[in-house]
Amino acid sequence: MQKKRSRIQIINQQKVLDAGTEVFAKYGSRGATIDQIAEMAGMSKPNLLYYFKSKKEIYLAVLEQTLNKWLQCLMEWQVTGSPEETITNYINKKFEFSRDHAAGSRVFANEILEGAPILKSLLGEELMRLVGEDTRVIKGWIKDDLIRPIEPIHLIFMIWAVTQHYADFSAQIETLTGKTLDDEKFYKQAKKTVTQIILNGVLK
Amino acid sequence: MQKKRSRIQIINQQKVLDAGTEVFAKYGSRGATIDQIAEMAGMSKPNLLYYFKSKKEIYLAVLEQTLNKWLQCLMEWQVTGSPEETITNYINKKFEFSRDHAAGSRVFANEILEGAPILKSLLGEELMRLVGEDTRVIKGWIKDDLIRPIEPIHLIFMIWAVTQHYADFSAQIETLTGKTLDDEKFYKQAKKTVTQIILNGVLK
Amino acid sequence: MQKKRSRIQIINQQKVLDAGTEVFAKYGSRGATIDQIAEMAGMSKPNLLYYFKSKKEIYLAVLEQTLNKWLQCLMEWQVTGSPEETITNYINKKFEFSRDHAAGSRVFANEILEGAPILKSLLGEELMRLVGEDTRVIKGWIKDDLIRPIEPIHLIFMIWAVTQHYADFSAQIETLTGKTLDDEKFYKQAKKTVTQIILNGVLK
Amino acid sequence: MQKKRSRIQIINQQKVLDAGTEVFAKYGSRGATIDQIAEMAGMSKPNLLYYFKSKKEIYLAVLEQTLNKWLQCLMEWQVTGSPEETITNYINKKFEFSRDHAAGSRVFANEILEGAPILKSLLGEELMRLVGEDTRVIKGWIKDDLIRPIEPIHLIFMIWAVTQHYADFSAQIETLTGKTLDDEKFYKQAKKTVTQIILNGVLK
DNA sequence: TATGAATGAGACTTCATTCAT
DNA sequence: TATGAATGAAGTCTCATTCAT
Repeated sequence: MQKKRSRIQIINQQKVLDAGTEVFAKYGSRGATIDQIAEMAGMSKPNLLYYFKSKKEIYLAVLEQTLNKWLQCLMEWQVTGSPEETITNYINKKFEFSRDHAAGSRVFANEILEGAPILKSLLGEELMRLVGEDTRVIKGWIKDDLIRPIEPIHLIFMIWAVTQHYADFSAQIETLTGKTLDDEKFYKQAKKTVTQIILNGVLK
Repeated sequence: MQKKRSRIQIINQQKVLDAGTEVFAKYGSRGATIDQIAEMAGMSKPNLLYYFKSKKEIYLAVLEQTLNKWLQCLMEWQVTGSPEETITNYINKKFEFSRDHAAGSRVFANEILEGAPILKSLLGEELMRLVGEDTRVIKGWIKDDLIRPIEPIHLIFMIWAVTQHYADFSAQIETLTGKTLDDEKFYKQAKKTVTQIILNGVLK
Repeated sequence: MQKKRSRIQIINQQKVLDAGTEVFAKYGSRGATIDQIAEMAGMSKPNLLYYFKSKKEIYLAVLEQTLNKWLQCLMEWQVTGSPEETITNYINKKFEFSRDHAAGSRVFANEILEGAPILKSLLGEELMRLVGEDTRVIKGWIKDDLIRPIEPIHLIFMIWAVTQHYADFSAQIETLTGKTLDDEKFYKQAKKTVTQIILNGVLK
Repeated sequence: MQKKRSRIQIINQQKVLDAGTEVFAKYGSRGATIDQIAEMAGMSKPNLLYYFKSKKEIYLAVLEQTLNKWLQCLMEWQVTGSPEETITNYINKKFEFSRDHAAGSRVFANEILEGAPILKSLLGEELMRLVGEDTRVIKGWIKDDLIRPIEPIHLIFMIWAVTQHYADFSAQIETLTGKTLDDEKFYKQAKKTVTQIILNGVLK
């Protein structure tokens, strides 16, 4: 039985989720405090806890929301044509996610650094399935002699690693370059360079 | 006047640093607790605080120790010859660091996720200098027509991202593959694939 | 923007200040514990810390409140007429303060015994100004041949010393006489004797 | 059975007592820490605890030592002749004690502020006897019409209060005058003024 | 006699959570 | 729905004291 949610409820829950995402992104599920989230959400602590019963519940909701966005991102991707097209498209999608959901990406990073206790169960199976599919596609390309014979899983990790890096390590990137993915020119340059190297790296 | 450190002091301080590295790697500077570190170090909390006056002090010492190892890693790298040789060597070194200092790498990751408040001041200048040098070398290669014309900084980020990924996201990698870099065969395979793709990606 | 203080807030903060005054009076800023203050204030420790963020903050507030009362005491005093009248009035005021704010007086005593680290900055200038004025008045009296030629500053110290003594050393006084300033007869007797001796001591 | 004390033992115990006096003078029996005492005594904490089994024991020894000096001070005083002579002598002795044992005086002050739990039992009887004697002497003077009819106990308190004030509140006095009793000229001036006022205050 | 090492008790403070309104 | 007030649990850190050498 789905509880009916009033308009204000939806708005405030989203406020909490957004604030929670920012704070969990910085300090992880343990380091984050409800106070910080409440302040960032612009509401009192007890009021926040009126919408989410506990810190854990907020965390789960944040993880879930980010997860949904992430899965949506992956699902928008399709094996549409040539490896070149497909890989380019895949990198594009991942870069977009890093730019549009940088904080969410960092929440994931923190969760994984903590050993992924929640994520493991939330998306273990699902992710293995997705990765399995990707692996099969890449293996097909190799068999068809469309790309070099590389170990598919590491190509996937490479793409994940690089694209997430721009979100997760943006503090470091900003220190070194003064830019983040919010800078359109920098964004395009990063995407272009990465795509270029990977395509040249795998295409025959 | 440097205080003399007895044998047991050195041993226990190292015990604390090792335990601290593990715990900070998982939970970050805020999420980690002295209790956890003490337990992992096999000593009582007050005894631990006999060696390091505060949690912050442990954290700083951990960061510094990891930093030194990391800088040592980077400094062992030399522009020895061809781009191929040099890049291969660089990737090798970084992979080695990820395998041998996975926890340290994760401490860094956490620190950067928190906005790198300490690291920024600890290695801001130093890192910019190092990256500046690397950038210049790569630009030289491009000018000499030895590699494709790519934006150097993103190549550097790529290599960092990928190699660190194996350390920082090992929980995820383990879930998906059942392996970590401790598995010699997996380690070699990862290194080989990554090196291959990047070399082919940049060499003419 | 001054935060509005609700009725209960004012009451509870005053409860804490009163309890704090008692405890700091006995044990000083270091020896006093939040537990004692909380218990005496009849509230839980975290609740107390809801009103004052730290022990230091309580201490500062106690000092400040006592200071204000003390300054008010000094300011109610006026050079109204003859030395006799004026000195009598001054001693009266000080005795009143010792009786009505014995604990506060002891907080001051403790603070000064600790070296007055806070008080010095809180009232350094102010007190010097006040003492300067008093000194000038006394010197005027001497010049006008109204009182004996004594060193004014020591007369001031004498009055302070004696009047505060009844508050600060009341434990000793009680042991020896079985009385405190709360005993009206004893109070009057003390005030009368002290006034008598000092007046006869300085008047021509 | 008195334990034999070696030369070094005597020296070190005195070091601890001296350091303890300084520290207890500032922070009272509760606020003082063994660390502070040990550092000021120039020895390690365990070594200090080799000479005194506990903090309480140090405190008791400090109190006792100061007490002995104080009693000695009082006993050197004799009713030698006229009230003038006797009172002058008494004030002299007390001023001397304040100058030579300022820290000890402050230890007493702290102890009394804490309610004198130890002192009460250590010198309750003794002090009452002494004060009783003094009172009788003064009453004799009054009966013999040598001094004005004042309440003796308050004269005694006055002298105690004033002389101790210079030791106990020296921090305040130093702020206001820039001097302490260590300044010979200031010392004499204070003693002279106080003596003058009190003598004129009580003599016929 | 001296000290580095260790620890239990306790003090300060934070934080998730609940209560009352 | 909102919030000021309250609290138990937990975390950081200090301190008196003991142990081992």
